[in-house]
Amino acid sequence: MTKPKSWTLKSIAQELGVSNATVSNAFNRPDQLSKARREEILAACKKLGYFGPNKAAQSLRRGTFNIVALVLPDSVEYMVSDPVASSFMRGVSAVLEKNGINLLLFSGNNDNLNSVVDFVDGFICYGRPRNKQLVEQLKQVAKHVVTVDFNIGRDASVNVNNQQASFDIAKHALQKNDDRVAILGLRLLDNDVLCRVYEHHEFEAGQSIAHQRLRGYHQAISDAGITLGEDRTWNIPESSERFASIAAKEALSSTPRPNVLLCMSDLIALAAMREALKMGLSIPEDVRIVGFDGINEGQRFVPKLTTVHQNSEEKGRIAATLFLSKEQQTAEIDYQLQLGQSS
Amino acid sequence: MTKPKSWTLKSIAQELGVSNATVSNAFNRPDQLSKARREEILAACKKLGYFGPNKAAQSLRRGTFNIVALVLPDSVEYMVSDPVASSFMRGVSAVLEKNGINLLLFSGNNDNLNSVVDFVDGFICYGRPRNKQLVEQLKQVAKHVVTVDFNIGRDASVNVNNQQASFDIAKHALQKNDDRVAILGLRLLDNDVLCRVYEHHEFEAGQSIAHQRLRGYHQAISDAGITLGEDRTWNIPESSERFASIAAKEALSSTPRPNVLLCMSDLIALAAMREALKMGLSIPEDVRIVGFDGINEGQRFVPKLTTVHQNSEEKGRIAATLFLSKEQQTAEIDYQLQLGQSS
DNA sequence: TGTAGGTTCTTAATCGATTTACTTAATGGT
DNA sequence: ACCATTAAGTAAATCGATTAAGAACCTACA
Repeated sequence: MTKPKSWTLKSIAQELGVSNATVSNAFNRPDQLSKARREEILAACKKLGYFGPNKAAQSLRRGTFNIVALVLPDSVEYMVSDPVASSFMRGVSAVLEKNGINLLLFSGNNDNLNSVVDFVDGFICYGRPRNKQLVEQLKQVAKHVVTVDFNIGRDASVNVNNQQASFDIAKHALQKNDDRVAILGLRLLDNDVLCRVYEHHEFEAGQSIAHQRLRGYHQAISDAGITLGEDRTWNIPESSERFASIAAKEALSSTPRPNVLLCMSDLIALAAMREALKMGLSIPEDVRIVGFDGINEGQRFVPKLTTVHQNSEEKGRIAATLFLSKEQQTAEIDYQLQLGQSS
Repeated sequence: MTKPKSWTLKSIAQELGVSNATVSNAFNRPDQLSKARREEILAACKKLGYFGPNKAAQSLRRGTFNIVALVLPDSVEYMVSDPVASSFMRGVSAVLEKNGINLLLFSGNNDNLNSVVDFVDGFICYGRPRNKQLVEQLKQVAKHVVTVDFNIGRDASVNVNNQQASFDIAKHALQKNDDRVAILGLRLLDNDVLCRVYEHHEFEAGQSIAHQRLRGYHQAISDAGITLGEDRTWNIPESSERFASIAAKEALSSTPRPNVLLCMSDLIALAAMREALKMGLSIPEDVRIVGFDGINEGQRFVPKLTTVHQNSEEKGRIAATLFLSKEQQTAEIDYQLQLGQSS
């Protein structure tokens, strides 16, 4: 037989004068053939340069792929730039790597899961993806999915107790019952609009992270005996410096000028601090500011940011482990208040 | 016909009473059937919930995957932590995303390409992977590969003009023709040994990055009218602080004590600066030190490091573009001298 | 009317494997 | 010597698609 440029199970079997099945078994099911035969076959394959069954064909047949897709909230670009997201990814990859599973990056901007759904064992979805359609598709077509920091009512999810954490940080920030509070919210609304919200009854029932956090804030505020004005909430559509600065400036110039700013992310809090300092306010004397996330930059800033710290890498590890276990459950991860000089 | 839980091309075809091929053509080759038939089929598929041909099967048949593997120099963990590497990844992903191609992360620690080679259209390999076997495997089994910052003599590669850049930075460092120069080289030798090199004729012909840089240094040195002693070169097997410190200490204690240290990476240069300061030398008065890479830490160090800066994101974009074009060529990317106070 | 060409659709081979059901031979217990 | 097991290996269906080759029909032009 002439040697083909690249071997297949079939051509190898022909060459060795055994059946397809026997070669396949040599690689996958040692108990199905004699030890001698098996070693003979494996040795021959090595010599001929056949490196084992083609994985794509194998996967088609078996329906498993050893690949999991990490669905990002936004572009890959964004993911790599964001320190919190990066450490999450580090946690995920550490666990997967140990289990010999490959990681496929899937942008949250992408508009159909279809291009990968037939290629992967499932999805780990980090935060609500920017493209809304993806959520629906995940619900419908994903074989298996673990969501992180949000919920689609399927399989497993990993969350921090947002409401409790927000309650804690807000409680820490509030000191007197005549405090004037404003809230800089992240993605409170579905549409991508930067705005001041005058009406927020419906938020009380929402299940998104933002709504959970909002409830925590509200609870702490009312516990402190404060009444939150109807117009004290801003919605920021994405955690970017630009949007955050605008909202912060607005909030800090509003009447009555807030002396407590509850921010739903550290990036927002940092932008707010910069604006406040720029306006000549001192922190925390004139305005106390707290964030959420615990990114490094917050700890380097002067004054140091008071915030809720989550161990993102641990979160990644838990998400990956949960994925591999295929269990259906919701894991809750720890958080700590990280006290700085900003409140 | 009873509705199956998930449709396949075949079951759809049966349901609609047309052949396999016709359904396939409806999705892939509009010119092969009448417009009416096509629209009828697509509409029916939509209604029944068939989202198009299974990608895994399609890929097996076609031999293309719309996935490229990014081979990392080390673990995914490392990649995400390293700012230079992250921005490279950003560049790569931006281009691929625009072309609807997915990115698979492949750890440089992994020991066989085999687990993914059948799943991807090819590889972009960022730096020499930690696991040596991968290089051999890339040469042998990869359908298509673009290497970055190193060369395996296959397909395409992206490099900075190492020789020219090294020439420039060395020229900048050298001031008088009685300068005493030493070179801290990175991976000049194939074996992983930390050593002082007494004999380096063969280096002049080498094609590795290290050899290219070495030639640049040599040229600048001889242009300056200096004769480089045969024993003025150290080989450091990997860009780690520990090895670099040892070599730096050795070099700085050698006779005659060098007053110019040409380092092949910023990490090495930083380690050398720390050692020099520890020995009570002042920089640049007693010893001028230059690096290569342009990492952030070098810009924060006091004194600020003089080095060669490369635009990593651009490098990523070029690598991805080159990959997609399938051309066989070597792209050269820009660099700039970044002048600090260390020289 | 015969034939050449063009549409439209189908048949069947193929991509590279896994796995169930089956054949055959060998073993062992009584 | 007989029957029941077990071991070793094979044939063929299957995973879900693509595509070359060809059939059936229609048009048109000499």
